[in-house]
Amino acid sequence: MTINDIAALTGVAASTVSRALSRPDRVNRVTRERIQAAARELNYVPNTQARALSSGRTETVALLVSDATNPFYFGLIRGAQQQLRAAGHALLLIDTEDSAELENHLLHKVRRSVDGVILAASRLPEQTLSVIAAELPVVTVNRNVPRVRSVVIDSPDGVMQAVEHLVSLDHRAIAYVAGPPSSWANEARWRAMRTAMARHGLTAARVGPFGVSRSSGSVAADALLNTGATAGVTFNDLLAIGILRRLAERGVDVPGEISVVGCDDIFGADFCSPPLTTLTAPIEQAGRVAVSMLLDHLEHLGETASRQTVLLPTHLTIRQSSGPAPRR
Amino acid sequence: MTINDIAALTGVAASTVSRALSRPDRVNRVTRERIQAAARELNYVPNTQARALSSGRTETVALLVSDATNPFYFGLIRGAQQQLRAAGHALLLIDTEDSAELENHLLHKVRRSVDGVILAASRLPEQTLSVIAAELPVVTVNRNVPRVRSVVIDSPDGVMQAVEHLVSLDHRAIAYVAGPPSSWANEARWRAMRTAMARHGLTAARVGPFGVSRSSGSVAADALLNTGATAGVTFNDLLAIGILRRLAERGVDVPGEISVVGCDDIFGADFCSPPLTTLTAPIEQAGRVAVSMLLDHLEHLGETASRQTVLLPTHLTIRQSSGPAPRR
DNA sequence: AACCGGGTGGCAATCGGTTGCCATTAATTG
DNA sequence: CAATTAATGGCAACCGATTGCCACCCGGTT
Repeated sequence: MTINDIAALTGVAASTVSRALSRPDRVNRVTRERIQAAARELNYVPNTQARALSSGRTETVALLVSDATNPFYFGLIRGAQQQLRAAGHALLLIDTEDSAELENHLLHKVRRSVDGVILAASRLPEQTLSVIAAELPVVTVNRNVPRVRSVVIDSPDGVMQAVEHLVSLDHRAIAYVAGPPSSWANEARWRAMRTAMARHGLTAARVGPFGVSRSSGSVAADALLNTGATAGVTFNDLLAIGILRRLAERGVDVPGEISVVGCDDIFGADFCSPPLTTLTAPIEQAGRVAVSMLLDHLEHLGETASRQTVLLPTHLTIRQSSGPAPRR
Repeated sequence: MTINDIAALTGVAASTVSRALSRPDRVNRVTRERIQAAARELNYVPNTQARALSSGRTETVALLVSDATNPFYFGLIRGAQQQLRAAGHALLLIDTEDSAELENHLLHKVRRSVDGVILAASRLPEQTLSVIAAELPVVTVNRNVPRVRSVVIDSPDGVMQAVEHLVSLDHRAIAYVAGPPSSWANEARWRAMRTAMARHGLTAARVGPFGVSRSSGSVAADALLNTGATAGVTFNDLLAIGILRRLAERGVDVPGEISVVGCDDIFGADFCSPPLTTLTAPIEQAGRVAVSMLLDHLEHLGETASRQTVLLPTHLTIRQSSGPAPRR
């Protein structure tokens, strides 16, 4: 079922069919309706590749995540997917396996097959990212690079809330459990933490970096205990959940002996044991907003962008993994 | 950077470049190497759309899931993604939002843009599915339809293991907490449950259907208690986790007063409270196998399939949500 | 009557590859 | 040495749309 079949059937040229379908005002009403009726009847679906080839638009957006198993991305994927569907676009999901080279490689590979890309937690150096953004519409998530539009979840602000929370519970020795060094968010959180601590005349300890998986949680837990801190703020929930598990294994009471605060509020944070105090991030919304920004950008390619960066607020959700500092 | 640029640069025809790159044995070694070198140097990436248009192959596979938020699918997506990457193919992720019409519609829409599709938990009637499978390479997951190849996770067998487990702990009144009626797996599990129970001269109760979300767990928990059963086997872990939560809320001791067994062993099943006894399903493997079958099928399109269905074994993972039946 | 301009629709080039067919050349064989 | 065959590379048609350009028709002006 091609545009030619419809053309033959309705006795017009293929070009007219094309116009009737994609630029309805360019063709006479009766002709148009006849064509549209035929198209509907034959259940015509335009060939995406052919259209892409001539028009350059693929109606597809790639979402690059560093690791598809990380529950953080679940929400992001979901949000992006929703918004894309609403706009009639397709979602190409790409897992960069946490490697900058692979990310770069795959990006090059799909460059021509998508209208734009959303980079969630890109591991690419700022330089490379700028170059790519110049030749392909890009929106980053949780990564801020000059001249690249982005949606960032304001976890630094959340980290401050977390510090206030812990300090108010008389914690004085608080450690940051760091994630991957290549993560922009990781550094942002650490900076926020130091700033917040400094306000109270305190100094944050730091352990890590650790991988973001539950298994790294064991190592992280032990390292955290070694700092002598009475509370730990972790890079993300996955790590926090791993830590909780290890602490339980070692018989360390949470929050009796040590408090743990996570980040992101992923699936599971509310039903692990004890339920995790964490920074609730509007992840799904981030996915939706990222897509909106990208599509918006695509529609007004020439124009200067209205907003380059959207900052989404977070808030601390207090559950049972944080409590008063132990009395020594 | 097109094939023509390379042709011009190396002084051969475009067709030769094309061959040098995709059918290396059709061109002389020295010519080929010259072309390949030029391609590498210019960082040439073939245009997917153009290639698809003429060859019909898109090197893209669609994965349809009924709900991208369901953690069950994340393993599947991950597995599929891995295997596809290895084969140099791309993954188009499609969320059918649990609607058969939408599933059918989207399927038609992408039909021409992909080499094949993997249907995870299809809601389509058997009839429709057959039709689609006839015009497009299809592999289903957890769904068995004649003449459509599939990978199914043998949870029925697992359910039997679960029943044995519970019966050995002196449970006599066991209920099945059902999922969506449109789910093939749901019915398969229920049948297995009845059979297994019958072997011991027992009859299984059944409650439901319930939606597969944690919130449906509350309703399900109450319904489960009403049956007077001392143990419940649930359609999936999401539901089970919701039930555990509700039971905790109501002060019902698990497994003291009632045992709960889930299905799938999704992310979170091991750290909820109490950790969930569940049927561990090789989800990621299912994703990989589904892709392998599909790609294999694509390579030997004309030939008759070797295996139409792959059955993956499951096993019961006993954690703390199941225990001896309460003495009455 | 000659002219003008907007509304329609066709022609043909184009996007970037793929592939069947054929011509040329080189190698093998009787 | 002639003849058959295999290897190699070019030509051109095609895949299915999109789009710039032009021709035509028609009503309205002057």
